[in-house]
Amino acid sequence: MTLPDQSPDGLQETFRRIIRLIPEGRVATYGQIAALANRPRNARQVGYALARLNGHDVPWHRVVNVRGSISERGLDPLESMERQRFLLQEEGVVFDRRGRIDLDRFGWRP
DNA sequence: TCGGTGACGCGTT
DNA sequence: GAACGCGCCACCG
Repeated sequence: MTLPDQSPDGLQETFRRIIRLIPEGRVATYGQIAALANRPRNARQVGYALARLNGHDVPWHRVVNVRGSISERGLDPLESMERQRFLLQEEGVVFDRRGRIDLDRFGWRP
């Protein structure tokens, strides 16, 4: 699957559009989102776009790092990590004992 | 205009 | 397999 090179609304909007395609109960990695946007080295920009969502309706909790774990962020990393984990568990995503998701089982394969 | 800054990822140790 | 180093590059002040 390959998506628009870039939306006229900007790279951040391109990332948001792709993230909205992730189905419930599945997760995608930052690098995967970047690659789908034809920007294979822009994984950090995906994180940056998520940090600046500002009320955009995007299932941000379905984006995790390449190791299948939740990345730290914000002023209160623990609180936000717990919230993301809770939202994913509600969708049926399973975390192992060390807080990691099996990407073979729950990774999005577009 | 320009440099610091990351919700990252890969290779190496 | 974890910890570490380093390259990456759009954004924003």
